[in-house]
Amino acid sequence: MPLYVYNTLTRAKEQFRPIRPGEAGLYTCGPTVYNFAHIGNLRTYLFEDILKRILAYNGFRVRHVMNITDVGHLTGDRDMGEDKMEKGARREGRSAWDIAEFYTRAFRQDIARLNISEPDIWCKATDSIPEQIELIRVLEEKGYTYRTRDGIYFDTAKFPGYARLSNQNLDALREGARVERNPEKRSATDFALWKLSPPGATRQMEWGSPWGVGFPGWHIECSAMSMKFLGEQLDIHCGGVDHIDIHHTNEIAQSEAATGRPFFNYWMHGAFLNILGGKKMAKSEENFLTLENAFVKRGISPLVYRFASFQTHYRKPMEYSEESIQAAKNGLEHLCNQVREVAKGADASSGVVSPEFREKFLEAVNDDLNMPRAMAVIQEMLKSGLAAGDKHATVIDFDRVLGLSLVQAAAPQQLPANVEALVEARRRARESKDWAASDRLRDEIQALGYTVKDGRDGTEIVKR
RNA sequence: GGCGGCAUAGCCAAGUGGGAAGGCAGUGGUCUGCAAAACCACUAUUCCCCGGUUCGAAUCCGGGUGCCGCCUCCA
Repeated sequence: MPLYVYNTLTRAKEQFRPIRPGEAGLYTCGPTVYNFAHIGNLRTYLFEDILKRILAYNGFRVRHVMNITDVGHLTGDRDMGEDKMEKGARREGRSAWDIAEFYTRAFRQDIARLNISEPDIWCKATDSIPEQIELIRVLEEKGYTYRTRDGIYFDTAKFPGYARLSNQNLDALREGARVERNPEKRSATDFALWKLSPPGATRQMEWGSPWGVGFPGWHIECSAMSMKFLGEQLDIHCGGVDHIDIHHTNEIAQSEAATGRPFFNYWMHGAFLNILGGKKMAKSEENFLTLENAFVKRGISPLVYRFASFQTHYRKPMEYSEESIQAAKNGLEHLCNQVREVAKGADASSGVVSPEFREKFLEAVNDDLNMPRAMAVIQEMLKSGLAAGDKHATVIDFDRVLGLSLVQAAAPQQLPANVEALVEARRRARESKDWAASDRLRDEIQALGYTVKDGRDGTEIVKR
């Protein structure tokens, strides 16, 4: 069954056809490591992880590259020489390099907690400075650049079809620009390829170049590194919707101008997470929630957030609220319980994946990653007349896409000695019909994070 | 001002011409000493509003209203 994805470039769902049959080159814009990722940022990485898993589920061999932006990223055109990394360093009294290292580690911990699989290649912008310089040099040679006092700029007027991805009307855009223009820029859409260090000042991060000491503009790193690590295999490029108009538009312009060939074939963008009356989550707003403070610290599994993200299609804004997280928490717990139930059957290990439901599941996920529909298929399957063992095998197969560690959820657990003792004491209390003691012991066991289930076949204890 | 997106039950949310998925919450039942969990059943005559096309519209067309994003660093 073919895989269809929505391509921002054509504004339509298209069948995914990779450059090399059976393989898929994937480049996803990574974090700027000057602060913790918030859960809105993480929604995009969850979407990309699902895409990657679906590609693999369809049999494609995926090569995934993610960059770490550890330099540049100017806070504004007039903020000469000031960028997020150096600003973060000043804020925390550490070197820019330490900041990058620290937040890179924090980011990797976040995605690990969300069961987001690591890219095959992590690449730091600062590890590919020569390639970025080379790309700028080529652009200069071909006449796409010009120099101002503060750097080397890309002349967007020289690149026909500049607005192809964003579909913007450039004339109108110019009129409506809210920000004071850099007077040396020929056009509002022109962007820096190389920024020169301010005269007399020494930055923590700066490099020599044919144009003087400085640092790369933000956009050039993704162009340079995607080509460096993906080679010819420029299949899919992902990011958040906010990158359509500027970052990705600029990547396409500079890359295609330099090579004279099409850059990526498919561009996919994840929608925002909204919070507090439908507003997007942003580092500058009051609504900055991290995985740590919204989940881990409150004893809620980060996988609850992963599960929650499946309830909304990736191209639609997702509502975040306490209620939605509670719903996801209950929903995930229920799913784990369901999986545990079907794993119980004697034929659990000999079950086979249901071709019928696999087909339905594939149909959902291959329709532009329709996870809400895929989740409905799972419920339909679990409630069908399939044998328990087959249900188990099928849901575990689906978990290759879901990434909810359902095998572990269903695995039998060894109870700690203290819990075991309480269970035994309760068993004796129940034998002598001492319900008060039984109930008290049940409360104690549950307080330790276990669910107590009394059924026809005795008592069962399950970790929550 | 330009460009783009969204509006479906108490909440979250699929569905883009002919049966209103699914989850959470809720209600009833089975099980249980009682619960919980699990399981079964029920829960939108109707899809923001108005008009049109059609035998038939949540879905197409026109108009309106509301919300959001990007155009400034941003997932």
